[in-house]
Amino acid sequence: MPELPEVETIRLGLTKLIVGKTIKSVIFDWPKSFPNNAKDVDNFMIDSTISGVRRRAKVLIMDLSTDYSLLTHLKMTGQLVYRSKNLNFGAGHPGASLVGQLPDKSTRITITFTDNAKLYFNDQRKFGWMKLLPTIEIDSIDFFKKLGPEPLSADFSWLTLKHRLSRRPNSVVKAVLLDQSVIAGIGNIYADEALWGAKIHPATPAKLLSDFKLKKLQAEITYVLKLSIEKGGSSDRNYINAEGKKGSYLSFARVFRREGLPCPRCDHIIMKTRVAGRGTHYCPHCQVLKKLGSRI
DNA sequence: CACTTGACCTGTCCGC
DNA sequence: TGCGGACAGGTCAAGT
Repeated sequence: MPELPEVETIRLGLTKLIVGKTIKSVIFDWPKSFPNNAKDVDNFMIDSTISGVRRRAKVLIMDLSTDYSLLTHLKMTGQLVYRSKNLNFGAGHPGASLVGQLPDKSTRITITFTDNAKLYFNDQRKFGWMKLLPTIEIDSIDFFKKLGPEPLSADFSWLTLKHRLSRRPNSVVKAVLLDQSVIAGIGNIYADEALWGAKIHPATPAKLLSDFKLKKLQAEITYVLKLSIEKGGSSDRNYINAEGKKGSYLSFARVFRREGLPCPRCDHIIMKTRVAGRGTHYCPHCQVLKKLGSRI
């Protein structure tokens, strides 16, 4: 599920909803979703106040007043949904969000605040996780140490992109964009969207990209990520924001999930294939695969 | 070493 | 209606 824009949308929502709230209790029962034990929770979560909500790559970081932080990776189907004390309407109610009454069968963790508002971590496929660890240690855990730069940071230029892609010159460009150690935060949706925007075939070896194409690609990465944040992210299946609402980016998508439809640029039919082990959407007319020995 | 493929899970959709 | 298989937005470990 969530890539950079979806996690950022949740971050923006949670910043308004839970910063300043104090945790009263935590319920969790699936160790892979939350490996910490009850003692950690008692010592570092209960009675702590949420001091801020940050994001790095696709990970959401809730900082606590105990100098511990609660990290969340939503992987494919994770959701973080907030409910105030009086807003837990079931489906069908005028105030209902897209998930009904919570908790439900995919709820892995429930955090209750002192005002009886709740934050639910739902995750159908159980790939996602929450972890509690000292704030000061975040940057030294393996996952964070390996991460590449944030594509929306002010100093992420096309030269940065060129430099990062040169770490995996022989891989196809889509695989490299999905590699979080090269660039942090891009996933399957925005890789396809940015490659379409730059008119690059997803299976092009990274080293064949000209400086002209790299400039285009960097501009397109920035464009699709920013546009998606503006639209509240992409709701392909499971994604909802902290208030339980869908994002609308997919109504603006040019190729993702549009196989069989005309390319908005040239009217040729958009194809879906498999590149780097992932479902991949592209226009065979304006994203032409160049062979080794040529530069595009 | 660089790169690709399967595994982790559950749910849904599609063809027979 | 039931059943098997493919597929789903991410990341590792284990392969080649």
